[in-house]
Parts: sequence; structure tokens; C-alpha cells
Amino acid sequence: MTSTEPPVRAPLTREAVLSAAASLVIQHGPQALTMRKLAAELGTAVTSIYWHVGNRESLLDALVERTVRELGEIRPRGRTPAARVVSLARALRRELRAHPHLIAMVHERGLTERMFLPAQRALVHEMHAAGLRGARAAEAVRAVQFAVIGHLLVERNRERAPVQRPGEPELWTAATAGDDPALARVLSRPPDAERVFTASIRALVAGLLDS
Amino acid sequence: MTSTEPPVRAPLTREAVLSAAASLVIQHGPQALTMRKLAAELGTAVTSIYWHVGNRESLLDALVERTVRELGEIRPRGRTPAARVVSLARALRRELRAHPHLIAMVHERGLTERMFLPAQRALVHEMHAAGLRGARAAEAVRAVQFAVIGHLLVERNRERAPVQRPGEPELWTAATAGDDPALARVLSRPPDAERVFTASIRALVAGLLDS
DNA sequence: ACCTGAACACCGTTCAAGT
DNA sequence: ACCTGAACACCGTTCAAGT
Repeated sequence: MTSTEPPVRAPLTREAVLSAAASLVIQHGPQALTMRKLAAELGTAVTSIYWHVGNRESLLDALVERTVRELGEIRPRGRTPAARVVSLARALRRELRAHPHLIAMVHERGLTERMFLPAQRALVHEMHAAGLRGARAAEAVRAVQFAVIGHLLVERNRERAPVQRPGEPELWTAATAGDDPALARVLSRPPDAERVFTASIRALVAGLLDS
Repeated sequence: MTSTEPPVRAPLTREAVLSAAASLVIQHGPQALTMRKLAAELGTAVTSIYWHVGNRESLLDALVERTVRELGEIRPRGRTPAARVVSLARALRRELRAHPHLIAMVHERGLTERMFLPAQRALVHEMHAAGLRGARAAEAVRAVQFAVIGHLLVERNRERAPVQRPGEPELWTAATAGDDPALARVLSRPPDAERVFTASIRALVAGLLDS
């Protein structure tokens, strides 16, 4: 006798809103997360969302909280402290690259430091093992941290805007490269982000640990 | 006899549109650059702007072109190649920090590489002077470039979202710092971006040049 | 306690119409 | 060649009203 009623929807919850929001961001990027699209996705009125999460700002805050909480633990590998720091940095990069959109949102909402705390602890441990202490160790930790985040931001951006106008190719010919055709060849091609990252971190850590 | 006419406005030009757009961005940030606010600023109808610059996308493109073209030259200082590379990086950072909003737009529109070309040439020169050539030199150039851009992006973000919740202070106590109170003290305070940058670049360049 | 539609003040963009 | 207002399809948010 109830078969002609409108379909019974599961009652809207804060968690359901957050999950739908996350899936929108993961699938179509942050700009796809509008209150109206979210409501459509959930099959509710736009205004219902407001009752559960306040407004768009606090929705984003909550989403970011969730992402930070869910970020996995990372374990260093390798024998020397330098190798272990490099492995931490690479693992961190891999972890953060898993959900680039969400990470971007974390960053944009100023929670990057907080997200980095577990990694920071591990880094401190390795710096101590390498014989650095106090302000020196702290600065080394921060240098690695900035490098990881910085490279991620640069990469994310390259991926989002791959078309470089006029583009490097026509700008690096053998003539402009100080008679170094091999260099011209490498610089005229888009960089391999992973390679640049690994090389940078190795050099950075080497420079930090022996001086 | 023409004194009661509406005030004669200088005819709208593409340049006038670009200048007004730039000033809006510099003063109030990229989100303040809406077509309607721009029209209000110029005292014209919104739609007039479209005649001169096409649409919002091409307006941003043109704005970014202009910024890139106006970026000044940078000269290396110092005696050793390492010192000269560090000085290039620091000058670059200072230059880019002068108009953070515009630089952010350049980056978001994928023109960062292009903007970096003059600096890239100078860096290549120094890498050659330091004895690096070919792929090794190219990778070193890219590492420095990524480091400069990366640090800038991280800093810009810290400045935009200075409120860190819960914040590092309560997270770094002597107890959690592996018995290193000096380190805990440094890590519980917000980093001095300039210091971190200089230390990072020095270590990176040292690591790149001697291995 | 939860959900709704109407309404408001914003967007970018198109288009037909003016000079 | 240049400028205009009206109109369209989008935003986030508020609010009074429903159950």
C-alpha cells in the first residue's frame, strides 16, 4: 500500500554529505564542489546541506580534517640516516600524490603543517641519528619538509597546465646552451618530476648532513 | 555649451583594461578580479570589456604575458660558482615576491617555465663554470628552479592561511622531541621563511656541486 | 529535529540593438 | 569600430514555512 509513495531516501547525515563532497572533489576536482551539485548528488534540497554542515567554508574545513586524519603512517627505509631521510621524503611524496585534489585543499586551508606532523617526528628522529641537534636539526627538518611540499605544488601545477606557451623546445637550441647540446636536449624536454625530486632531495640531504 | 554633457571619458583601450585588471589583482588579490568589478573600476559597461579582450580567460592570459615580459633581469654575485648560484636563487625569490598575486597567476596559467628562462640561462652559465655539463648540469638547473618556485608557493600559502589549527606549539613539547628542548623550541614556532630558504638553497647547491 | 522552495545578491557570457 | 542593457545560466546564502 506504500508502493506509490516517493522512494524512501536514507536520512541525510553529516557523514553522507562529507563523503559525497569528497567523491566529487576526487573525481572532478575542487571546482566541481558546489553546494548545488552536491545537493543534486545527494538528492536533497540545497538548503538541507546547510543544516548539517553550516556553510561551504565549514564543509571544506571538515573535509580537510578528515583527509588529514586519514593520512597513513610512513616508515623510513635504508641503512644510513641520509638514505632513511630520502626514503621518508619519497614515501611522503607518494602518499600525498595519491589524492592530489584533497591534498591541495588541505594546503589551501593551512593545515599542511598539521598533516606533516607524523612525518616531522620521523624526520627529527633521523636527524638525531645523523648527529644533528637543536636548531640545526630543526632547520634541516624544515628544509626537507618545504622541499617535499614545494615540489608537490610545482608538479601539481605542471600537470594542471601542461601547455607551455611558447614552450621550452624552441628556446633551448645548441646555440643558446653555451655549446652543450646534451644540456640543451634535456632542458628542451619537460622535466621528469620524479627524477628531479629524487635528485634534489639527495643533494639537499647530502648538503644538510655533511657541513 | 557642452558643460552639461556627461563627462567625456577617455576611450576604452585594451591597455587600459589590462592596467585596471593588474591594479585590482595587486591591491585586492585574484578573486577581486571579476568582469563586473573591472567594469565598475573603468566606468564602462561590463560588455565593453569583452570587445577589447575577448573574455575572462584571455584577459588573464594577457595579464600574465605582461607580467612575464616585465620581470627584471637578475645578475649573479659572489666569487665561487656555488655562491653565485645561491645569489641568483635569492635574487629570483626577492623579485618574484614583489608581486605575489601576479606571480601566483603566472604560475596558475602554466607560464612559470617561460618566466624563468632568463634565470635559467644564468644558472646554466654558473653550472658550466662549476664544471658540470650535459644532463648533470641540466638536472642541477632544474633542481634549483623547482626549489625556488616550490619555496615561494609554500610561503605564499603560509601567508594566506596563517592560522594553523591546532597549531604546532602544543604539539612540540620537550617530551615529544627526543630530549632536545632547543629543537622543540624552534619547531614550535612558525618558521622564518627567508632563513629556511637560504639554508635549503645553500645545502642543495652544495650537494649538487660536490658529488 | 530536519527538510523545503522562494528570494537575494552575486558571477561570466551572449546577443540584438544602438551610435 | 565601439559601446550598451537585457537576458541567461550559473553561484552561495538567508529565511520563513512546512513536517
